[in-house]
Amino acid sequence: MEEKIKNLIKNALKNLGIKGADFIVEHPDDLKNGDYSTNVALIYGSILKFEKGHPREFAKKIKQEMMKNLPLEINRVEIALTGFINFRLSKEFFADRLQTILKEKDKFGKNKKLKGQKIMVEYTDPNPFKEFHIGHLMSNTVGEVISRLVEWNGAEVKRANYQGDVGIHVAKAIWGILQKKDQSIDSIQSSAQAYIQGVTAYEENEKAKEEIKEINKKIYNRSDSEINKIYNQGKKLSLEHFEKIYKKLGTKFDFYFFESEVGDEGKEIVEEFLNKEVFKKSDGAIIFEGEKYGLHTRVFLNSEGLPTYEAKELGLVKNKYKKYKFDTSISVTGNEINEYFKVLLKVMEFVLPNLAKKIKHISHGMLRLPTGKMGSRTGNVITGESLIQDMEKLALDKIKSSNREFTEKEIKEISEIISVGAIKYSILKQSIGKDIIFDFKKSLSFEGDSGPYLQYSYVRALSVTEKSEIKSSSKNFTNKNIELEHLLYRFPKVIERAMNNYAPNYVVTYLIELAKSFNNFYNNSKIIGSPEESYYLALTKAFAQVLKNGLTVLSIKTPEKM
RNA sequence: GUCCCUGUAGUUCAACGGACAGAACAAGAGCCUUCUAAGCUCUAGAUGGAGGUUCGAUUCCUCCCAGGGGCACCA
Repeated sequence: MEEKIKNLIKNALKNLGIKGADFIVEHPDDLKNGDYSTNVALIYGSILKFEKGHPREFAKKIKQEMMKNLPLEINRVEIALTGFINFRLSKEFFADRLQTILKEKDKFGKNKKLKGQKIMVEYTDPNPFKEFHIGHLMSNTVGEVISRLVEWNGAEVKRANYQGDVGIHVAKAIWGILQKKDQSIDSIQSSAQAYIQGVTAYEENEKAKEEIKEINKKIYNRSDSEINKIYNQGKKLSLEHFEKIYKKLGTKFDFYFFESEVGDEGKEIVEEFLNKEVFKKSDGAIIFEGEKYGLHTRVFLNSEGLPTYEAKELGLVKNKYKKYKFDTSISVTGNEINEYFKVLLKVMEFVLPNLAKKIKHISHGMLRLPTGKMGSRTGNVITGESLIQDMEKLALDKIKSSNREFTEKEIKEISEIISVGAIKYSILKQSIGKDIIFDFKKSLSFEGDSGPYLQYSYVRALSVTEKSEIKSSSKNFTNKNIELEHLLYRFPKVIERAMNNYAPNYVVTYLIELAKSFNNFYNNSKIIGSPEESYYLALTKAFAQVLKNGLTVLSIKTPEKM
């Protein structure tokens, strides 16, 4: 449709003897400005300085030309005071799109823009021996939606999770475990506690610091059988724990990468390029001098000869490509590592030039507590699990206070769907790079601009369609102006735009507007029993379908009841 | 100090260089003997400051102010 309008304008310009095509055709923010609008008159009106000089005069000329062969889908063309030309679509067009939605069902909104592309998305990246905190929850939520957006745009997607199973943080945790009487761990909590103990000792106690460094080496070499035993036990415990959380969140990874598996390869790459003007020795460590490129200087191999995060990342990229010949590899991380990632990309241009071009970094903001920075080092963390649990409790109370009857099983399912939905929504509703000041009471709501609002709207729509006795049809459309019609057909465009900008919040904003529009319709028009029942039903079904598809992209589940 | 990011109603967030800057929560006034009130309708309320580019700036540029993050062997 957009193309049709563009061509219409181009032809009109051509007939007026004007070249160039720098104008925009878009959906206006405000529905009262029509379904599509163009700024063509504003641009050319002022540049060409028409006799009267006003964009409106020019707009009238363009309109005259366009009216000569107006497509059937366009009902009216209007010129706004400001000079915008607004197009209003016909009832026939809306009815036709409604039919498409009901026919395509779960596929409505998908496109093939990225067909044939193989894309790997890496996200979540929690570290064994440490807590899965709300930062990981954020990375998981964002990464999963990016994956789904890429899928909806036609690409083949593999999900990857990269986990830090070696490094000084693990050594700290194991040191803490060794201080315990039984020298073993039975839960993820005790492992995290041991880690905090190790962190404190590392900073305050010189002897412990040396011991931890020693343990770190032993973990790398796997030279100490006792440490290996604790290590294996702790790692297994952590990974099983994470897996439970992924299940709840709706993520299924295709590949798991571990730092322990990529370190050697990273080290080899660094050593290979040591004397080729890429890396340099300095104070016993091997570094990359980023200052030449306006970046930071980073250590790749420390003075112990062990690879740091940066070197491991080089090995990781190579490993990823070995497993999956991707066209693009997207890494989703918190924005605190933005600067490091720039250094990495620069280094990759030298050492892995073919892969460097395929790497994309998307960073999201951090979850911050009103009290200050959250850190597992200080123990000042909210775990992903406890957050979900607290939310479930709230959802449970809310369900029980309603008058509806549910079985125990239903209550459990619904409260989980709603609480996870509320959390995800609060992460996705704002633009991706911004920090979230996380306040349990304020950030997570069941009302208004929230996940449960969308879920509730869906359930409501379902409930109506189930009660009707007659068949829905998009044939007998009415002449009444229903806002919902103007929004439903836009969904595919929203998905496309969200993908192009890696902006899940575009989907969120659209869905809220859509649901609001439906709720307004619902409150103002009786659906069942109205003379327009069959068409209203079609509208309601189409709404439920589009909302469900949108929530699916956002990885938010839709309950059948609530 | 330096680099990057962010400053929008009381609060939490929107706004693909365009039309009177949108919501939600909180505040106030209404709507359930009618399809699920986790809902709907109405009222009040905002672009940190100063310049610049543009027909047009919350959006781009410069400076200032405020907050956050990064800046060598953690990730």
